[in-house]
Amino acid sequence: MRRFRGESLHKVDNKGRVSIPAQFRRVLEESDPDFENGINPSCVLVHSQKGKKCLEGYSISSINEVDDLVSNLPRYSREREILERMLNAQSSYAQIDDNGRLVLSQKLRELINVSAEAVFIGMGDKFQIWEPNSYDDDMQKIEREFEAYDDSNNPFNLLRSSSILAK
Amino acid sequence: MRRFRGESLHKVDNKGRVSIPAQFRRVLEESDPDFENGINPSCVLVHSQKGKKCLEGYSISSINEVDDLVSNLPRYSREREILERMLNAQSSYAQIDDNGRLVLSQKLRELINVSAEAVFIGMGDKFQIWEPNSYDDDMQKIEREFEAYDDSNNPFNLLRSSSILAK
DNA sequence: TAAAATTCCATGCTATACCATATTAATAGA
DNA sequence: TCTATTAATATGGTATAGCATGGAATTTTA
Repeated sequence: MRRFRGESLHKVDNKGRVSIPAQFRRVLEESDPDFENGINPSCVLVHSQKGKKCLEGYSISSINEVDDLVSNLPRYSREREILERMLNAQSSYAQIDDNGRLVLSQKLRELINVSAEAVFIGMGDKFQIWEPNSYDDDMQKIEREFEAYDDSNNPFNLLRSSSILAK
Repeated sequence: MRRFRGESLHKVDNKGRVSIPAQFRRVLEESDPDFENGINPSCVLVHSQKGKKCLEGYSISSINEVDDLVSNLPRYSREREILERMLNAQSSYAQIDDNGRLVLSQKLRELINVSAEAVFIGMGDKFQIWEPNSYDDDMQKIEREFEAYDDSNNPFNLLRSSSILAK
């Protein structure tokens, strides 16, 4: 599976149109069955996380993965209702146009405080969209947090293959 | 399967007519076999839930799924009788008109306290219709509830694929 | 036959489809 | 290897179709 990688800056016009990095498009194309039928691929933008001023973009296959997990929870259970609200109510489809762009509605732009520019951040099976300065702040925050770890509890320790089996 | 996503606000006129968000219509069209024969798609509006001041709209395919679950319960069992009452007696078909609207009867509007406006909330394979202020209250309630979870029992934990196998 | 419900028509507005272009990246050929 | 040619991006502008909504006409029903 191809992954979303890297950072890239793009202009946002006054209609909210913004180009998706070409590499990200490759990932979206790969995971949207529509694309094989000559239809432009789509993604799902989630804006639930309050306090976090970014949008999260999911490819069709990765959002399906998440949704399937939710759908397997008992219908009408409280947990499922909460997750539907956080994930489905706070999200929208966005189809890529013929020029490789998507449209961020006024509402979405306000949520993440974006006007003329936005950065796209690769996050593996999803990506994020930030207002450039907000992203810098967030990145610094993460770097400081990372440096504060000592060797014994460094997050990279979790990456030893055995630690997965140990769960 | 396309899902109901996002929130959107619509006017309700004094005849109870209200536009369904265009994206929701796409979902309904996809799941109603009638649509292929040029007939406007329908949905099923359920208004049973006690205490919950909203309507729940199901696509034809998702209401079938729910009905099948009920049909699998033993005939004449008390539970089945109760569910038939909650889901079938307390519900109605609503066909979308040529302008993309449906009509909320006086009775339905009173049930959810709707007059001039209503919000449509995407919930995956169903959607909800709320009076705007009631929805805000409900959403706040859910957010507070969500924040009250600690890391160990956060609903998002249920989304790790392993957690399903563990059940 | 009056009231209610449904269908039909009209319109401002917005999202999106379409077209154009400058810039960069990829490719091929000498 | 350098350059000519092509292709693919990123971005802006404009036209158009579809959407949300209001009102009138027609049918239904009580």
